[in-house]
Amino acid sequence: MSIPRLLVVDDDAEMRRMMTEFLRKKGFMVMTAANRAQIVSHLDQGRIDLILLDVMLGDESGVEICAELRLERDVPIILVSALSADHQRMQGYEVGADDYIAKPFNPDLLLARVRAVLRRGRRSASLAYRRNTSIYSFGGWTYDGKKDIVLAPDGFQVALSKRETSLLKVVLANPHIPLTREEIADTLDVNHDGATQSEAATGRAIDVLVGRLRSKIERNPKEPEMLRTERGTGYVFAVDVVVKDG
Amino acid sequence: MSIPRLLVVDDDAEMRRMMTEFLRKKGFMVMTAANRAQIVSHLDQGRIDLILLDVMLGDESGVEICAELRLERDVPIILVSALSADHQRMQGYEVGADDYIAKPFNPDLLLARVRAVLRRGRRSASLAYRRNTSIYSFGGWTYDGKKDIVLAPDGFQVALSKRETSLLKVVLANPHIPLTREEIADTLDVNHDGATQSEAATGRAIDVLVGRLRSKIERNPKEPEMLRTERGTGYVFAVDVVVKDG
DNA sequence: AGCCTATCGTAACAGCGTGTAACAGTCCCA
DNA sequence: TGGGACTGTTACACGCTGTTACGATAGGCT
Repeated sequence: MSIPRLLVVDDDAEMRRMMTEFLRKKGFMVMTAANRAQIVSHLDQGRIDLILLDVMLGDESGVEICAELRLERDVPIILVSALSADHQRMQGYEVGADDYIAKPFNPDLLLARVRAVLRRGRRSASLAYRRNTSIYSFGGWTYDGKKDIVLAPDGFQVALSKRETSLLKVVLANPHIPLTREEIADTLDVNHDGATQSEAATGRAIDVLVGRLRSKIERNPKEPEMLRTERGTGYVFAVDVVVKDG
Repeated sequence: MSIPRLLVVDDDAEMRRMMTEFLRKKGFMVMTAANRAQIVSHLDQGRIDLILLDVMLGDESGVEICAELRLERDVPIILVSALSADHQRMQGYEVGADDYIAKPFNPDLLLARVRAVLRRGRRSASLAYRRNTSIYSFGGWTYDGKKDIVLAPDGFQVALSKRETSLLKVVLANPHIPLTREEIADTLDVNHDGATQSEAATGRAIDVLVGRLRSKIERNPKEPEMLRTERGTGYVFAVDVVVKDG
């Protein structure tokens, strides 16, 4: 991949300047836009690898723009906003943003997010970042991404918590691939909780979460057949997954 | 996954030789290249799982080559360089390298990085990740690589630990061939790349491991019929093995 | 044959990674 | 505002793995 091309969108010129300067120093190629028309213009002109989009764009809603862009093109988007309320955050994700960061932000954090999103895009590692309405079948089970429900082989619905569902989505998106706890935690965090702490995946949260999911979807949780432990590494979803796009 | 294929790129022949020798000992298949043309040639000829690319390639810039390779193909790259300044490192990342290591490097560190990148790389599913799904039959016993289980002649399943299973796979792959402890240890480590195992199998780990496996699969562990000791050399799997590809 | 030494087998132990029950904090909703 | 669902933390138990130590043994040597 050559130098990544970023598009910084903000109606505040000073903010544009600061972000641009910082990101250029870090080696990215940075373009700017102040409104919807300029965004479209840039997208038409040439490749853009990632958009950093301010949520408040004058009287336009960045969230709406985000949704529209998503519909038309497959450009990764990081939403930037001064509003850090959870409510706002959620809105961003539902609209299809790949990540969310609150102003004022720590430059290093921004950098980390940018790289993470770019890297993800390159690998198309995870479905979990897009709202997806696909239906997954695995070992008799079904996960319906549209209704967000899980059906056991016998057809009965199993109630998973939000976090358990997220974990399931992550492993469904990466069958047969060993995932470290850190990878899982990062993905889960970005998925749901744009919370600013990307570090400090301190304890055994993932272990416990895995245990809880196992207790609901494994026939014999003591000897997992699907979500297996890869000692010294992490976990693997060791079952074939069939995805039916919805 | 079959044996990973690495491409070592360095214009210094001595450095190529050292790295190649070390990595081959660790069980990788290693090819070498000294310039851009040779890299391309190797990439065209066959599958390459990972490139170890020197940053200073005579008068060419490894960084540039890295960027170009990234554009055209999705080969993981580890940049190797004598320049350890942070600035340089950053450049490497932004250009798309998967990791960066400074010369002179600790061999174990190199190994750890290589394994980490290979493990990560597997998630670009198009590539060579393939489970070993063969079924091995030996002296009435069965090892099912698909389900990763071992069946005794009486049909009952025998529980082997992960390490014991690995050892079994190694000797099954080399029936009637005397294996030294070092060969076994190296192969075991490569098999489970991703785990940053400690190197330099100091002690008698293999002996003990062999003993444990024997206690589970030999009729009379005191007088092994299958996994025999080759005094002064190592161990031999002295039974015919029939492999049925799956 | 008898001795000597390198080599091997393995029990015992220690360290680490993982499973999980119990607890505590948070969020949400009536 | 209280209660229940959800989630992370902690602590303990346990299995896996490598190390160590000691005894057994093979094979060479005199």
